Amino acid sequence: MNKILIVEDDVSIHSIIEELLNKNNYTTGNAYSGTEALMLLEKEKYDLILLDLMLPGINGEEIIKKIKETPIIVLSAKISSEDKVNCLLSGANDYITKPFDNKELLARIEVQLRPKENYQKTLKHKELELLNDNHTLLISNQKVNLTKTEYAILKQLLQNQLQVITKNKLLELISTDTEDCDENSLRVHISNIRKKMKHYTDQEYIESIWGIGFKLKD
Amino acid sequence: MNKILIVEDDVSIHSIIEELLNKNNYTTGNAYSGTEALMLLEKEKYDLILLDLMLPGINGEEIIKKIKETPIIVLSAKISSEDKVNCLLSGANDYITKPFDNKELLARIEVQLRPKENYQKTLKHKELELLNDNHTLLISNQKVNLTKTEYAILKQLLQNQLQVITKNKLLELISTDTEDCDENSLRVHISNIRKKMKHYTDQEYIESIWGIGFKLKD
DNA sequence: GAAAATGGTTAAGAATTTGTTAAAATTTTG
DNA sequence: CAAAATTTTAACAAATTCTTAACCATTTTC
Repeated sequence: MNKILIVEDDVSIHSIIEELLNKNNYTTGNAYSGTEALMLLEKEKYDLILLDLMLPGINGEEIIKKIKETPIIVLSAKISSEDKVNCLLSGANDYITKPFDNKELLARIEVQLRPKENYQKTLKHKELELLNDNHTLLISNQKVNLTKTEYAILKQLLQNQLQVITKNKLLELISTDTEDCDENSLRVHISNIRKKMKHYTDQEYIESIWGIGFKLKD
Repeated sequence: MNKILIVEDDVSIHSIIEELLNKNNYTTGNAYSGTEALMLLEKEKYDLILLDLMLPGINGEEIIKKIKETPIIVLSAKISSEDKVNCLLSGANDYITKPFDNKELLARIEVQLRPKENYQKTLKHKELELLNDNHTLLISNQKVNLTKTEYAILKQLLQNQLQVITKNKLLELISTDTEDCDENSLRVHISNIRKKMKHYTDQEYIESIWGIGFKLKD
C-alpha cells in the first residue's frame, strides 16, 4: 500500500484530505509544518508528498528543494502562474490549486505513483524474460510456470534491476493485508523460484543481501 | 536535445507552440491528427508528447491508451474535471487547459523531462561512493561488501562529511534498542570497515576524534 | 612519568538471518 | 464439494554477522 505524507497546517483541510486518501486505500502520514515534514521524512520513507505552500516556519519552496527522493504535489491557494512555475522548477512534480476536485486530486496522485514506463513491456534481464500474463517466465525462451506470488516477486526484482528490494517491500506484494506477515514465507517463495530456475540455467539470478532483502545479480 | 511531438490540428495554435518550444531549445515533431501521431511515434523516438484532445479521426483518450512509452501532456480546451480524470487515468502525465501560460507550459514540460529521481543516488567522498539503493560501497569503482551495520555507519559518516559523529549517535544505529550497548562493538565495526577498505586503497578514511566519535578525513 | 582512560585489533562463540524440506492450511478449480 | 494447486507454517541446518572479552597501543591526567 502506498504511503502519502500530508503537509498542511490548516487542521480542517488536513483532515479532509486525510479522510479522502484513507478511503481510497492510501496510508497517510501527517505533518503540520515544514520542519515536521522534514523530520518525518528522515525517519520513514513515503511514496508521495502533498504539500501546502503557506506553512508556518520554513517556506514551501525551501522544502521542495530539500526533498529530492520523494515526488511532490503542491496543493496551494496561490493561483498565480509565477508561483506554479517556481514550485515546478524547484522540483515539484505537480501543482494543484485550491479548491481542488477530489477526483482530480486522486487521478494526479495516481499519475505520480504510476511506475515509470515499465508498462506493458515484457521485462528482460540476461536470459530471463517475464511475460505480462502473470505467470510465465522465459529462460532462454523456455517456458517456466510461476505461481502468482512467484511472478509478483520476480516482477518487482526485474523492474528494479539495479536496486535491492527490501524484504518488507516484497512482503507487501505477498501478504494480502497483514502487516506482520511472515518473512519465512518469502524465503520459501524465493527458494522455490530458485529451484524452478535451476532446471533451465546454471546461473544464479537472485542474490540475497543479508539483513536487507534481495536483488538480481549483476 | 529533447524532442517533443506536437499533436494539434489547429494550425495557428500548432505553430505558436512550435515556435515557443524551438525558442526554448527543444526539437519538435509535428502531427495534425492522431493517426499521424501514431505513425510518427513508430518511426522515431520522442521524449514527450503534447496532445490536443479534439482531433480529427481517433479520439484523444484512445491515443493515450496506445502510447505507453512516452510521457504525455494533454493540452485541451476541455476544462471539466471529468475529462482531466479520464485522461490522467488513461495514462496521461499532465493535463493543461487552454489558454495556457507559456511559462507554466515550459515548467510542466521540464517536470516531465526531468530525470526520474536519481535511483542510483550516491553519497560520494573522494574515492568512496556509497550506492544508496544497492547497499554497496565502491572504492575507485571496485565493489566492497559491507554488512548492514557497516553500511549504516558509513552512510552516517558520508552524510555528514564535515561533522564529527558522536559515538552515541553511531551506537543508535547499531543497537536495536538498548541504551547501554557496548562501545566496544562499535570499535570493532569501525576496525572491520577500515580493514576492508585497506584492500582497495592506501588512504585512511575514518578519523577518530578522541573522546567524541568519528569523522571522515578531509 | 605512572596511572587512568580511551582507542584498535583479534578471535571465539552467541545471536541472527537465510535456505531447504515437508507437512498443514488455505485458496482455487473443475 | 472434492481434488489440485498454492501459500503458510514449522523445524532444522547452514551461513553470516554481531558481541564479547582479552590484550596491547595511545592519549590524557595528575
